[in-house]
Order: sequence, then C-alpha cells, then structure tokens
Amino acid sequence: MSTSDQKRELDGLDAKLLLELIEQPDATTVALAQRLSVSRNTVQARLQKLGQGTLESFQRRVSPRTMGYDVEAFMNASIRQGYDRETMKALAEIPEVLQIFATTGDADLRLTVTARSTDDLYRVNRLILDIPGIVRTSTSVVLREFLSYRTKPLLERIIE
Amino acid sequence: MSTSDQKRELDGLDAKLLLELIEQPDATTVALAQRLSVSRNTVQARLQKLGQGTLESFQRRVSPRTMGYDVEAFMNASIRQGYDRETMKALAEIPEVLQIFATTGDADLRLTVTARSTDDLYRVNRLILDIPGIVRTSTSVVLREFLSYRTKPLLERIIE
DNA sequence: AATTATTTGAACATAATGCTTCATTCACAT
DNA sequence: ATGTGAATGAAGCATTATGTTCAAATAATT
Repeated sequence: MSTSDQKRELDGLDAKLLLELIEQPDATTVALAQRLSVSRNTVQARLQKLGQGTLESFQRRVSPRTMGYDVEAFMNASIRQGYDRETMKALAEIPEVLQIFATTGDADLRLTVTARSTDDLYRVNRLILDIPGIVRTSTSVVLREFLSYRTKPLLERIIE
Repeated sequence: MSTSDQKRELDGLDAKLLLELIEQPDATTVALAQRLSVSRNTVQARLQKLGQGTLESFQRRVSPRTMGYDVEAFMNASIRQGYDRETMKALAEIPEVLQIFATTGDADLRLTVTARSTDDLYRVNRLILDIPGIVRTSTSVVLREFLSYRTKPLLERIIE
C-alpha cells in the first residue's frame, strides 16, 4: 500500500517535462524523451501519471476572449446564511460565471465573471443579484493584465 | 489583406473541437475527426489555428497545489504613482505571484498568490510589502473552490 | 544487504502524422 | 446571378509516433 501514494509531489523530471510542454505543448513523446535525455518509456509513464489528477482540465487553456467575451471582472458577493447550496447552484447555471471561491474577509464569495461588454456585464450582474440568497455584490473590472497566469517560476524552482 | 484576419471568433466546429478536447485532452486527430464527422484535414487545420494564438499557455493546466503550494490567496495592493513599471517588475520576480491585474475600484492591483502554508503566505506578503511602490495590501485566503474555472458553458452556447 | 520501485532498451504491430494534390462546396462581394 | 477566394473532403504516401510487452539494469528504501 505504501508503494504508489495518491498525491506525490512533482520531482525534477516532472517539472522539466512540464516546462518543455509549456514551450511546446504539442511536443511528441519521443521528442520530449530525447530532449530530456531519458527513455521514451519514462516519459510515457510520467505523462500518464501527470494526466491522472495532477494536470488541470484542458478548459483552463480556453479563454473567453476567444469567444468574444472581452470583459473580465472580479465580483465579491455576500450570501444569506442557509442559502449556500441553492445559491451556488444558481450561480453555476450562469455561463458567464467562470469561477466561484469562498474566501476569508468581508465578502463571502469571490467570483470570476466574464461578459461581452461593460453593458453586458451589467446584465450579468443583474442576473446574479436576482439569485435568491445573494445579498449584494461589488464588482471590479479588469483594466489590464500585467502578468498572466504562470507557474513556470515555481516549476523552475523545483529543478534548482 | 481582408482575407485572413488575426482574431476570428470561434465557430461551432471550433467549439465542438474544444469541448471534445476538454473531455479527452489526448484525443488523436483522427479520433476527433470521426467523432465530429468532419475530415481529418479540417480537424488538422482547425487545431493548428487554435494553437496559433487562441489557446492559452499550457501553464494554465499546471496547478501550484501539485507542487505543494496548498494555499491560494487573492491580494489587493495599492501602488504609489510613478512606480508602476518597477513595481510590476519586482512583483513578477516573486514566483508565488501567479497573476497581476489592474482593476477598477479602490485597490489598484489585484494579485493571485500562492504559498506552501498560511505561515508561508505571511512570508510572501512581507516580500510584496517590501517592494518599493507598494503601499498596502489586503489578503483574502481561498477557503474553498466551489466552482473551478470553466468555459464549457460558454462553448456550448456557441453550438446552440 | 535485501527488497522494492523506477528506468532502460529493444522489439513489434498498429496507428497517427505531416504533407501534398485536387475537386468540390461554401460564403461573400460585386 | 456570377465570379472570387477560402474552407472542406477525399485520397495517397512516406515517415514517425504509439501502445505494449518484457527482461535487465539502476536507483532508492528499509
């Protein structure tokens, strides 16, 4: 039982593998193997393990912007106690709601929301406010993305 | 010149393709072709276009949690005027800073930050506060992720 | 030192890929 | 309606990758 634990932390090879894939997402197994100077079998085994649970969904690579949703916003929302489950369900039924977090701090929920325009964002905001259990919202619109999501430095730190 | 514009919006086929890839990220080109009842050439062409600019980096699929960074937090930070460029550069040099947005609202910046633990988060917070130009920060730690990033509903909306 | 886990290399049949060509269909502007 | 350019489908071919298995070598743990 102690053999293959569920959640093993990434080692150097895993990190190198992921870094390569960041550079060349469509790199073939053999290409990765020779670039990292390991056998094809090893790469194959590692990739399989990475695929099983450690890698996030492909969805992460899809940007709403591609679909014409040019506005991104963060929203704080307070919910009435006891309405949690149903409120969450209603929120999840709105396609423009991309993420829902519960966080510490004043507001109960933190949403990532997208919209086609600022006008459209207003519409989405109303949709959310109409959900029973939602008390109030405060929105901040993304003006600019100075640094887009990256984990590369963390991966590089693993190697050395 | 009007032939192939840079940013074309996704059509139904693109959306279907992406939805398939969400279900089976390692699906082969031919498998996708027969599942969508289009020719292999078409899938190949579409995937190539998607790879050129519309798809976000593979980095998005890498979760800090995989690397032992179990804490995720959002941080609002105010910056002193005129320090923008250098401050941003200093922030980007901290591996635990995953994202930087400029947003409307009280705070100037909104950061996504990760850390190994809450103690570690405190350390990262100090790193950020020590950056010249950063005036103050307010942090909210993610307690739970009710809905993890998804664009599937938006994609499905394109189809019908 | 002993045991277990991981890696390696090799082989094989099967399948996918990249690329090209070409006819056809489609969308759109004239 | 008509012409133009782009997107698609179909087919073929040489090359390359894949999945799989296995025994031996190496590394890591106890």
